[in-house]
Amino acid sequence: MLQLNFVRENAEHIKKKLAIRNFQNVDIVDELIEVDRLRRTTQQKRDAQLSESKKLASQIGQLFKQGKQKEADVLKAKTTELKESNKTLEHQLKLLEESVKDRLVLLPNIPHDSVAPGNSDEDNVEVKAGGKIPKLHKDATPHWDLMEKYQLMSLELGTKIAGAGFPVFMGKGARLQRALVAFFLDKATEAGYTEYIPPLLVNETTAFGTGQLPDKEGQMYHVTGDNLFMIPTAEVPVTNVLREAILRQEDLPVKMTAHSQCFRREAGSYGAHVRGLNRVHQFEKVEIVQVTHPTKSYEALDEMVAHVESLLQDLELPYRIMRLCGGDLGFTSVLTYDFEVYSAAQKRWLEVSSVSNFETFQTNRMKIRYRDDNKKTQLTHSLNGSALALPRILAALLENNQTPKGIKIPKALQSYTGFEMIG
RNA sequence: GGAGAAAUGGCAGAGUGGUCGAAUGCGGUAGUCUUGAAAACUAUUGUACCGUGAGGUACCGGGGGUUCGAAUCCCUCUUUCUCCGCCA
Repeated sequence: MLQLNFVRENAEHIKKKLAIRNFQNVDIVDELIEVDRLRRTTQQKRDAQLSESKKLASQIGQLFKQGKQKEADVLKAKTTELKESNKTLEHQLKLLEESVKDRLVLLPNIPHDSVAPGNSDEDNVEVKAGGKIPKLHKDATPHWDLMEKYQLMSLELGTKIAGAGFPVFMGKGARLQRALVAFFLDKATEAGYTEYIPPLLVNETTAFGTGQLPDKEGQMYHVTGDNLFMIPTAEVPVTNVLREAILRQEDLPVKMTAHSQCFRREAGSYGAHVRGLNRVHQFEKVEIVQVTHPTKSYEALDEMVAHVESLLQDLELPYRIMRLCGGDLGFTSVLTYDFEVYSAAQKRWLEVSSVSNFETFQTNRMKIRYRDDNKKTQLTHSLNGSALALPRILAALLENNQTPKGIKIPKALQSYTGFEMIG
């Protein structure tokens, strides 16, 4: 959520910047400013009138004490009139406040200056690439075949138990996942992130805080009986750990990490590109989150990008880093780098991580603040990134490391898996 | 799930329906004293909205109500604690 003051003072700039996202509904900005103007004048009226009522009430109190019943009754009659109009003003103000918020919530974040215009992922800009694309033997197959061949995972079983898109892992497939999770968590901890195990179901306030509500309601599983949402990423509960907090400057940056199952409805995405592990409803991910001083958030972003990059290097996977264009940028993000890994049998780049700076967009919703040198509260910046999401990493590992004799496990993982080969 | 008790500022803990945004203690900050520290003393110490400012307004778990006036009375929801039941 953008800061109201900022919108008020930078309306034209905002409209221009939102065009980079192809955001159509720019009239909201003008509406917002108008509704806010009304809200402020209404508050002024309300405050003045309440102030009047309060004064009268305390005068009445004095008169009663002095036993001046009649004079008190005169004033009483006066306040009764005021009361009615107070109620109306109060009601109007409430409506206007809601109206401001309803509009504010519809505005996406302002893209960073480095974000290029564009419509889709085809306009994303490659900023870096690394690793070697492997040459596969002639009988090489995609991961879904490999998983079946070596009995690592079953989609049929998942369908029987839950439905399409809920994979069941077993044997070395399950072990490999556990190894990856442990490896990623160890790396994050080494990098200074504190590990959390958060709830996997969250309430509406929490889902609103990170921006899943109202924008992406349809993407989350909703447990209607208790009105809870299953988390699409650990970012949601972990960032909300700090909701309403006023941090000390010396405690910044706050660095948190968590492994969790992630649940996504993925409504409307079907087809050849979602085969196997490319897109599933439940998957595991290790997330890193930072809450920083506003002047330090881009430093933190670079640090997080470097962290994710080092993971891919450790896993010896060919990768490229993409700066998302305006059209592909998430609703809440100012600047996002996507990491893609080359999955050699599918001959496709798969997105395995997304690292974003939200600046104050989330922290404004969650009121995550710090106290500055003048002891004034200021909003912090928040960032997060996947480090990493497992299914596609698994897909690429299996495909890229397959040999006629079996699948080789990268060195960095061997102490976690306890085996060097699946075969 | 059943019965009871409670919810006040960073924490602890007062609070009679009428200057209560709220006593007091601890903690925090600044200062005095000290070579330094501790102790002691003094002052200060919530958040947000509106206003150029003076200042105004809201907030004592959430929502609603009674009243000229509510932290204080009523209704309701939520949470926590204790006891019972169930259970990994």
